Amino acid sequence: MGRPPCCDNGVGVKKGPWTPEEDIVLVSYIQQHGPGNWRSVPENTGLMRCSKSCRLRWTNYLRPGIKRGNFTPHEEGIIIHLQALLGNKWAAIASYLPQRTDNDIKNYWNTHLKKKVKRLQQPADTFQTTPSNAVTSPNYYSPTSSSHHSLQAGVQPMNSYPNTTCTSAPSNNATGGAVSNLFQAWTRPSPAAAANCKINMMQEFQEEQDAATSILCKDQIVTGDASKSSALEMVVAPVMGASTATFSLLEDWLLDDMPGQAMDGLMGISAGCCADPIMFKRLL
DNA sequence: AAAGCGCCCAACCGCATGTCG
DNA sequence: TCGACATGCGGTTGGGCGCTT
Repeated sequence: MGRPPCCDNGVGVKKGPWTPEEDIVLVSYIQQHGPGNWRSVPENTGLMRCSKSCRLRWTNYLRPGIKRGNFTPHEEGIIIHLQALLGNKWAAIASYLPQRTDNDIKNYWNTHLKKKVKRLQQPADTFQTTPSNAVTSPNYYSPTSSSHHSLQAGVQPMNSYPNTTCTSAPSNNATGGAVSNLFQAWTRPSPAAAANCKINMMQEFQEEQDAATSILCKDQIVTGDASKSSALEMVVAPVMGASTATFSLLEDWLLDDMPGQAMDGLMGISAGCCADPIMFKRLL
């Protein structure tokens, strides 16, 4: 099975970092035609990139709504626990963090969380230095923990870009204002869109406060308990073969305002899952 | 000041999966 | 049903950058 790389026959196909000019060309094209049909993108834009590279650049970097910068403890918690449940199914995990790309999550896991988990999987006596009340202490789940690195310089919070509407501006770099302006033009819009934007900003603010009460699943905002359950089961249940009841507890813990609330319930089901709630909570 | 080292992350590679004729 | 093609996904790489010595 498999097939040769799409760029095998590409003579003169450019590789390496994207330039601001290329970003602008790609964003402009997608503005007009929408994402998809990636094969035609290099052909129609003149970009000397393979279709795969264009798709990746869009999905991992240029796509509107991508949140960059540090991961919140709540996001960390979701990643760690879902990784324990699902394994390295980054796309599935990313569906619970719609503002993060699977690549970002994968990188964050490989560079931060994997070490953290490994460290805590050392023999039990390693934990003896941890205060016995640490697990239950409210301060233990702290945004100011050492693992929570500070915002990178120059990376502004999503909502702080002036004159933008509902998308985050591309965060770093060289691409700078030009692409940002394109996004503004694209997303500056109808009153209805402005209303949606306000909703999104409120949601983002909530997430920043670790109080996310809604999730995005498959590009749709899913609200309400029933939909939450469906969304979670869609990803988790087929993999784990677990009952709805089991995952409703996880769901409470992962998605509700108080990350520790359902922990007692999880204690009772840990044997059926590969994740250990106690150890997991130590991470936080 | 500069060399060495390690970390981070954007991007690439190759395989898996989906779709269509 | 089969093969070709398009897209998705996860593992890996390597350049840039910051920190340490």
